[in-house]
Amino acid sequence: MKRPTIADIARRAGVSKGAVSYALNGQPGVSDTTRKRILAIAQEIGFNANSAARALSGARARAVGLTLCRPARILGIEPWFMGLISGFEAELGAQSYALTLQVVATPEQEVEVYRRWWGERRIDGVIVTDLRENDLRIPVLHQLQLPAVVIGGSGEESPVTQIWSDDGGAITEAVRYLVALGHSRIARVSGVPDLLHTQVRTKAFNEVCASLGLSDAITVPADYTGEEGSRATRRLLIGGDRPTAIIYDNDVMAVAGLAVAQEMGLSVPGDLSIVAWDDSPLCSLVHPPLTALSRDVSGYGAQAARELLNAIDGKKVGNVKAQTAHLTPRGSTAPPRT
Amino acid sequence: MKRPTIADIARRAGVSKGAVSYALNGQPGVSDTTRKRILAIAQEIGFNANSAARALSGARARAVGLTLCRPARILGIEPWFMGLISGFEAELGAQSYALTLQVVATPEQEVEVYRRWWGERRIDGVIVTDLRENDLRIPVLHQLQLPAVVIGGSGEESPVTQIWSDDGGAITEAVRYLVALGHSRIARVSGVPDLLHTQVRTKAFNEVCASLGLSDAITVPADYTGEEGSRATRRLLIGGDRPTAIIYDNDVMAVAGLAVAQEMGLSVPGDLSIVAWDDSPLCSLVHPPLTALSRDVSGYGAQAARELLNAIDGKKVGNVKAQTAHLTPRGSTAPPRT
DNA sequence: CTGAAAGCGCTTACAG
DNA sequence: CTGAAAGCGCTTACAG
Repeated sequence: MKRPTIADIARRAGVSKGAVSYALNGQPGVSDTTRKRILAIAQEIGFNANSAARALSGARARAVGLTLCRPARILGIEPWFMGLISGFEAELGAQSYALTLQVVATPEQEVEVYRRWWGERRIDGVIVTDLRENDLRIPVLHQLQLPAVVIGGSGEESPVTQIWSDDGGAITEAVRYLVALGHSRIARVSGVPDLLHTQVRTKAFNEVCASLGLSDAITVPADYTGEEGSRATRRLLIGGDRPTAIIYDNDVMAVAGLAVAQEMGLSVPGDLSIVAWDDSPLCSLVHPPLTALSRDVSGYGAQAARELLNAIDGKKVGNVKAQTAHLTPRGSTAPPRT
Repeated sequence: MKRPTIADIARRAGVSKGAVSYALNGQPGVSDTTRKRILAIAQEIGFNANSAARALSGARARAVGLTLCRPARILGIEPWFMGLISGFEAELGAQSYALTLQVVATPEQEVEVYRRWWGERRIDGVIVTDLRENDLRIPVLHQLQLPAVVIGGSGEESPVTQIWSDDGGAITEAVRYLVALGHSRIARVSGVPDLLHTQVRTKAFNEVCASLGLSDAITVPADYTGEEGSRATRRLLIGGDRPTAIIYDNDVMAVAGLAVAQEMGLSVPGDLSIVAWDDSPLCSLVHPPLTALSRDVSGYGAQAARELLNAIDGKKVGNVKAQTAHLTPRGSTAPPRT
């Protein structure tokens, strides 16, 4: 009933606890035959090293932390986080690292969680999302010397490793595609304006629209929720000179926008074309299925986890550029009906 | 730079480490004045007790485990898990318990994770979802003496504490409501047939339909994904005597079903009424918004976490009945067009 | 009320 | 290649 320790193995194998430790961890210091004997015994009695004892003797906690900073009502249907989590796991599981999760309400609270986790030595590093301008978390991470990887930066120089993707390039592709279809009044419903990648997208959107001579290009800020997506869409469609195409900064708002169009009796894509950022099964779930800017979210997560494990191992890691999102055309985009 | 320990506090306060421990943990054994002094110092230097050391000296790991057994593509848009997780956190965070997450592919793998976590003493208990008939996880949990709470049982006697809800009652309410609207051909697209709560729902659905004299009541099994939800819906709508109302076992399949109806040129609710199980923002996101069987998922999660913490504390806990889901009528249900 | 000490189960120099 | 021992940072009886 009592869970076995290395002392039990040592006794049964007739060796010291040190020898057992070396054998189990693949360290030199034991002969091949004793190693095999020890491993066989460990296997037989179902031994798992006490993680607290390992952590205490200077080894790692073998856990990384992730905080989720979203109101509960949006967390549930935002496919993004779960995709990311799947990706982390694929990488962490292989190295038997655990993932510790905490839901927080504000960035301040998030910083507190980092301090506590690190103080408790509960985790060896953290994955940080939703980077903002002058993000208050960055100096804290730096000061704590807490290994971290930031997702969603702009790729600029930073004291903390970033995984970033060329969102500007992706949105430029989307706009060019819509223009090629014949659209000239293109609007955008953005995510939270504070977020760095929102700013990158907004800048690129404005630039490409200006360069293509689209004077009506307008961005309405929202917050990724369906409610705000609906509100922003209504605002855009109510006007006299309404856009013939809208690009949304996430899939949830795009689905909400589609519902608003249907509710107003507009046909999609006849009267309105819709492009969603972040392709998830949600986009294929609705009718018509949504044209989306796709990327491999869980691959992105796996990459982040890999870099974090490197950072934890003390390897110097620089910023990493992930795959750029690419356009996946589906039924929600077409030439505008004239 | 070095993270402070109780020895640092003891030195600064001029007391023993034991005294510091008592003070920090609210144990008797120190005078009120020294306690206050010690707490002030701890506060000042930002002390957090090393979780490994605490765990090793017999205290708890102060973490609970949750495994997610779903393919990645569905995990992301199934609001259910995130709602549950939010609920856990509300309860766990208050007691500064951490939540450790692991994505698994099969129940066998899940059992391995439990064994490892428990062997490593990484967690103090687990929350188990998706209970099946003769579930292979139950005897293992029992054998390991691993504190656990199971979500989604049928409320029957069990060696492991269950949180369950009266799904039979809820589906009966939904069927009666549809019949009251004038429907007589009611179908159902169910979740995975192995799951215990699917069986409970199917049994209740069959019973209420029989008692109301609905001979056409049919259940098509699916797996909670949008793909299967679409497939099942097409199968139901293709026939000559197609149903005028469909009840879905989750919101994702219901949204997919709505898209299929639209794609086939059927009007919802005119030609087809739709009821979704599990009300999430997803149901309000589409047009028309979906009538749903609502329940407080995150409250459900909080309740589960509370029971688990009780079980960890050695308190004897019996099965707990959670709130029954109730019908929230929205635009997707109406009298059938004749 | 307080101090000194053992012990949790590992890892890792340090001698043989 | 192997053994004996110290130490990680706490908690908790056990004496005073």
